Order: sequence, then C-alpha cells, then structure tokens
Amino acid sequence: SARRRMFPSVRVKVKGLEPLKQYYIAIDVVPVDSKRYRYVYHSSQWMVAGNTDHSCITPRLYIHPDSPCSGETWMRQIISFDRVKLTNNEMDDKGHIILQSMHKYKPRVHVIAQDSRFDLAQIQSLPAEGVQTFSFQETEFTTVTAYQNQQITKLKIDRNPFAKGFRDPGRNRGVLDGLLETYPWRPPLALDFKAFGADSQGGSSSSSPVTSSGG
Amino acid sequence: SARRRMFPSVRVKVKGLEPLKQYYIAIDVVPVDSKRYRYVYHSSQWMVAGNTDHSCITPRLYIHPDSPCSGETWMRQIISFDRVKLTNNEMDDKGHIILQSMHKYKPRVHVIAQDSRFDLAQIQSLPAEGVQTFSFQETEFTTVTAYQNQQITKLKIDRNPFAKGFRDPGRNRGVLDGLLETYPWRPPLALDFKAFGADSQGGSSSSSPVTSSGG
DNA sequence: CTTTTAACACCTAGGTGTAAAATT
DNA sequence: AATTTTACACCTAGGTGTTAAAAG
Repeated sequence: SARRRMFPSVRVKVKGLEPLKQYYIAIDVVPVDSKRYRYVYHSSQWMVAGNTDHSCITPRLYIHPDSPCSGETWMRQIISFDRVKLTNNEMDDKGHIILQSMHKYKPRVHVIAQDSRFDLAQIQSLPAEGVQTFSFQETEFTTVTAYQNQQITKLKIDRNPFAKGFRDPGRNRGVLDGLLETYPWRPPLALDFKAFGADSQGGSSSSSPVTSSGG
Repeated sequence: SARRRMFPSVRVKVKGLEPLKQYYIAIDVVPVDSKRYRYVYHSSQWMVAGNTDHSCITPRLYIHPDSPCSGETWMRQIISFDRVKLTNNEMDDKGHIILQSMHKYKPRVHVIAQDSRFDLAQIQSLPAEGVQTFSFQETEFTTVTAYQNQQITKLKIDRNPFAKGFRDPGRNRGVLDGLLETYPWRPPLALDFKAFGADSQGGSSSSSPVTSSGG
C-alpha cells in the first residue's frame, strides 16, 4: 500500500538518434522469472522459495518527464529516472510501477520515435512499431519490504541524500566496487543494482544503447 | 534576477469543450498599457509615472503541466496555474514569464485544440488557429519588487501557505471582500487580483470561460 | 531618493531508514 | 515465523516575507 522511489535510479546515455526527430523515452520493469525468493542469511544469497504466476499483467510504463524531446537534446544529457515510484499495491491508481515483493525484476528502457499518426502524449502501453528496447544485466534486482542484507542498507544510507540522517560521520562512503552480488530491494522501496553503473553505457550487456540488448 | 510564484494563482473552470478531443491549456501575461506606475502612499493608489515601450516582445507562454488532456478531464477539475513563475530578468532562460516591475499586467488563458498536423508538445508561441483566449478584468495587477501596500502583505501572509510563519495567531484570516482596489504585486514575486475569485467563473467580466472575455 | 538584490528564519511538501506493531 | 504496515525523527528541496545592504 506504500510506494517509494526506485534507488539507485536508472541512468542512461543514448547515441545514434536523429537529432531533429522527436522521441519519448520510457522505462518499465519486467519479471526475470516466475520464482518467489527468500534470503538465506547464513549464506548471504537469494534462494528459490516457490513459483508464482505473474498473472500476465502488462507492466506499467513510466514516461520520462522530459518527453517528448528532440534526439539532439536526449543525447546531450544523462537521462535519469530518479522519480520512478514502485509499489506493491496491485490496486494502485497513481500510475506507479506495480511489483510483487520477494521476486526478481529487470528494468527496461524504451526509446519511442514520435509518430504523428498516433497521440503518444499519454501512452499507457508500448506502440507496435517505432520502439527500441534496452535492458542491462547489471540492473537486475530483488524486491523486498524490509532489507535482508546489511550491505544494502549501508549502500542506501551512504548514497541516497534523503537518508543522510543515518550516516555514520566517521565512516567513509562505502565504495561500491565490492558489491557485485544481487542486492535485495525494498518495494514500497527502492532498487539495488548488481553493479552500480553511474550510467549504463559501461554495462556489460551493451556498451552502446543504440544496440538493443534484450527485450 | 530572482523569480517567484504568482500568488494568488489563476484558477479557472472551463465548459463547452468536446469531451474526447485533446486540448492544451496555457497562460500568458500581457501589458495593460505602456505606462510606468508609482504608488502614492497618502492616497493609497497607483499613479502614472511615465511611459515605457514594452519593446514588442512576445509574452512567454506557460503550458499547464496537465497538457495535453481530454476536454472531459479539463472540464471535471478546477484548472490551477499555481506553479507559474514570474521574473524581472529579461535574460531568463528557464522559461519563466518575464515582466517589468512597476507596470500593469493582465493574465490571459488560452485553450488550444490538439492539431495532429503540428507538434504542440513544446509550443513556445500560440498557433495561428484553434486557439480561444480568455482574460478577466479582475485579475489585472501591478508589478513590484517590494510591497507598497500593507493590505497586500496581509493578504499574502493570510492566504499563502508558505508565508504561514508570519501569521498573527490572534488575528482572523482577512476576508478578501474588502480588497477590491488594484493591489501591487511583487515580480520576482506574485500576483494580486483586484478581486480574489477562487475560480474565475464568478468573475464579473465573464461568467463562463466558454465565452471570450477579451484578449 | 527609489528600487532591487541577497541572506535569512520559517514555513510546505515530500523522500529516508528505523523500530514497533500489525498482518499473514 | 516471516512479511508487511505504520508512525516517526531526520533529511532534501523549495516557496514565504523580512531585513539590511546594494544599486540606480
């Protein structure tokens, strides 16, 4: 019933767009599998705890607030989805992205070419053509309502400006290089990348978002 | 060089739109005349203090953030422009509405029908057709950088939630019925209506925004 | 002299993890 | 026992009039 922002947020750079053409850029989050997971503390890893039907619901689309915008402008900036909100409330009517807790998900980024034949101003689902979809292995995450892993809590407190009040002033801001496991994520509450790419252009699955990397 | 919100904000209701058609709704602010004013304290009124050329600059357009939206949705709600920001900085590059201090202005509301032939997504100027423009006599105001009239200060403090810290707890919230003069307005800073219509449908110049009332 | 700017305390509005309580 | 919800103190972010200083 609660909703919180996705953190860390997905940030991407795009190349290869037509500079004068108009594009919408959007994000959604799709299940990685149909398994339910539980976190095993003593081995510090997520284990399969059963099956779930994701009930074939179409994932909600979050349109980047700068949309629509020219290819030139999109390519000049880092595109940040830091206002995306996640919820576990299936009845949500605020347009937030709906996820089930204790499941694995993967964000997808969609680049949608402006088509004068359709009104894309308030798209609720992806059009049939003119869409390129990208996803990045390192952004896979697991949903939770309470953090299972203390490293995640530490990461959040150190990196999220809104959690500044919980920082230990004596400790240095934890380097993220060592955090290459799958991190739990809190789904009224936030997103934990396997790797914390500042922008996804350095990702392993695609060094250039111009090339589709899945979806 | 500063910028502040317009307050009180312009709020309107619309009727007579086609329910399924898409519309943009926008606001701009145009000069009432080419005079410069000064406030005469002992007579509590604004007097002409000279001429100014408004240098024929096209006024900036503020698109309502809900745009575009169906006629049905626009008509169901009160349309509030409470995030409009005003500035006296002619070099402003943030898209805010630029005004000169110590001048008289009047807001205009534009209802713009969606036209698939043009991309209205980020309109910077009004299209040649498909626009209806409304303005209301009672929203005329005078720009200032510092309040000239203590009644205005009182009105702002009593009605603007962000000025709560200056409220006198013993005093009752000033009724606005008595404030029918022209109120100065603070143009990094805010807008003072002659009459404070909660929504403009009760205005004297037009009881229905469907009928043009000027501009 | 008049008008504008800038720093400030005081608000609204909303994003954090925490800890206790409630739910399943 | 595991998971979710709620109230909360503590933040970020930004909108007020005030006041003193600056600018014209």
